[in-house]
Amino acid sequence: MSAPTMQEVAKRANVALSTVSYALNGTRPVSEETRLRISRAMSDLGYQPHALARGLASKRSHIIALLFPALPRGLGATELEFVTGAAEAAQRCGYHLVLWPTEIHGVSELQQLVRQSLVDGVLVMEVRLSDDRIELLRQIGVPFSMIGRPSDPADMSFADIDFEQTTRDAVAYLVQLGHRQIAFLNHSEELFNAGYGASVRAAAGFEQAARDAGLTPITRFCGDTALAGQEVFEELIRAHPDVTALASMNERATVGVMQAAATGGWKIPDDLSVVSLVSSARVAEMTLPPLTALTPQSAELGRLGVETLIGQLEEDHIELVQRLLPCRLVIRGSAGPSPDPARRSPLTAASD
Amino acid sequence: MSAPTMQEVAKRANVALSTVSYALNGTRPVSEETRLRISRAMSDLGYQPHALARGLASKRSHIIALLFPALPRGLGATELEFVTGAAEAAQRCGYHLVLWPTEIHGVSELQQLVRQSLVDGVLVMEVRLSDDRIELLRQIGVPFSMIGRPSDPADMSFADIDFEQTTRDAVAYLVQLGHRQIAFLNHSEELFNAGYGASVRAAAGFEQAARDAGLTPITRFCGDTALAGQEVFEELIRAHPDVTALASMNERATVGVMQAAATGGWKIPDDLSVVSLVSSARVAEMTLPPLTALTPQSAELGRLGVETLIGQLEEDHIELVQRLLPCRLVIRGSAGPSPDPARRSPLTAASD
DNA sequence: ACGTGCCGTCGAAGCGCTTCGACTATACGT
DNA sequence: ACGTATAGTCGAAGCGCTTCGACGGCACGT
Repeated sequence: MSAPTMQEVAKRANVALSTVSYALNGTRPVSEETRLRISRAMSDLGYQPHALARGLASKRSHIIALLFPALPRGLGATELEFVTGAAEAAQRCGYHLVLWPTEIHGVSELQQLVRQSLVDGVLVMEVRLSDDRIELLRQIGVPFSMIGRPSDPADMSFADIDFEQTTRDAVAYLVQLGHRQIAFLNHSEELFNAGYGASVRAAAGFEQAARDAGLTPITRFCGDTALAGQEVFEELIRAHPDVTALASMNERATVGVMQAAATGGWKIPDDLSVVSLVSSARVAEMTLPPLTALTPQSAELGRLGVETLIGQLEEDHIELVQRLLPCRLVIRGSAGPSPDPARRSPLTAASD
Repeated sequence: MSAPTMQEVAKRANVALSTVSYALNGTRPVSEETRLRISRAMSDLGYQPHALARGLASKRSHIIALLFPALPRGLGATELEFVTGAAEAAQRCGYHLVLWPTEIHGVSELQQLVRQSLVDGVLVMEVRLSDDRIELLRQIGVPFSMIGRPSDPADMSFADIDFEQTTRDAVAYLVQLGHRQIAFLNHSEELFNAGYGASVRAAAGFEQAARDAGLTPITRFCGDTALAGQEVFEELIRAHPDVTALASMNERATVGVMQAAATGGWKIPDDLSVVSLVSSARVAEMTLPPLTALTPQSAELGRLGVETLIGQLEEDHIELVQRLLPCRLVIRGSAGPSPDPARRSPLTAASD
């Protein structure tokens, strides 16, 4: 009734326990004939190696941990895709993926986790520019890789979205549509200051791209709510009435902008173009009009993270993998040719 | 440098290896004094028990698996919350949660995974009315619990959304606003026929609730896309011009409905009320106007699922836990008093 | 005084696997 | 003929823990 052991397989195949192990792992040569006997015995018994025992003896559990931040307002469709992609990749590689919710600064929990020697390595999500967890992992010497990266990822492996490229692409697209006054809508200043990579890198990318295109960058921080989006947008248009396009990193705020624009009598994209940065299809398709967006390859990122980590675990010559994945531009309905801002009807302030 | 073992702790505390174990697990009485010596030794060395060794010896790995469907179009914010809730609950209970992406019918993979005796139990997500995985788990005799439930969950533990109640609440709310012609927008007929519990139970709940309220239920299947939503909506209004309210199970389609309504010149909620069923805040806040919705307590559901499972693992008298959680009505802007359908301007068909 | 408990502790036997050293048999060069 | 590799196999020693049986005390009852 209980699961068959390697011993039973050995007996049934008339070989020593160790020979079964060699046949299973290819650790030492085994003759074709006995290999056959063994594998027949295994399938007769429906044998599956006992993961814990294997792990204990070999010191490789074939389990990796996915560290993900516990309760940011943040986790959305993009993150789900990471996780799914990572889980599938792990499974394909014969690994198990355990989910480990941690606060960014929850270093002691991390330490506990790692010390249990349950996991061979760790995949860290949502890495901040300066991230305690990374420091700790290096110190302990646990193999790890990241989705995202700290400010100086010198000798560490990571896979991340190419935020610089993404903003550059957005600006290029808008410029090509004739826009000359483009505003950038970021997350909140708090997140930016907390060293949230997406926020910081995209901002820098935008500044650079705008300058390179000969434009004056206009940027705004904004809380991650529709309401904040409305308010910031109204302030923005008041301060820069000639803005014709918006590149936004902040999905929730984007919705607010669109609401404010609609309430104020503006049509998108006729009166204002909006491009949503690092935005999943799931979200981009929900608005009216649907958002032209730069969509991250999230599942791919998760996959890469896992494969990089497992590579580190299995190869002996550890090679550094640092990959930046661009987002893909998906054109929907929210961006169009630049209007003449002068001809545009004034935004009628929304009354509460 | 490598992690300290129980043996080293024992030596340092001048006791036998087994005594340390007893002190750690409370398996047998240990005098206050030695307990102290031991715990000091442990913290001196920074000892953490080795999870694999513990699991191998005790036959309880303290790992549970979360089975989640690999690639339905479906996984959204709600599912992410499940997962997060489950992961946190597991952690709080001292368990690890491993993610197992599996196809609903991928029974052989499941078997392989379980046979590895890596996990003490399994939490199954997205259970279908008739679900191969459940059958298998019962057969093998692995402890499991479910988020969702099959058609006859007789003696199995589960936590699920109370779809019947949810639709009843939606109908009651709309009726109270004066609506008498209420349509129900379901997922696709394929999903319904595949025994997707949410779809089947909500449909039944709606029929019942409508009849109980003295209304004639009007229902439509609809693909999970905005486009399908538009088309179904236009057909619906043509067939039932007096419909004034819509209760929708299908978020993507809901967006399509709102787009079609807007394009056709209808205002929501003035010309049409929309209530979104089993819809996360994340999504409901994205539309214009934001959706009045019945929001599932997803994290709670995940937590319950995990706790139920762990209860089964740790108690000796196994008690059956079957919980139905109602959704909570969150009033936003998409539902209002019933208009007079006769006074409503005709829907101008959208041209492509 | 002497059993009879129970408390607190110890040593040893596993849990199911990997891996090391050793051994046999065959194949090779010289 | 001899050493010497190499393929193929075996037995045994762990990996770090739990758990069982045993045993020396000390407090009881009588």
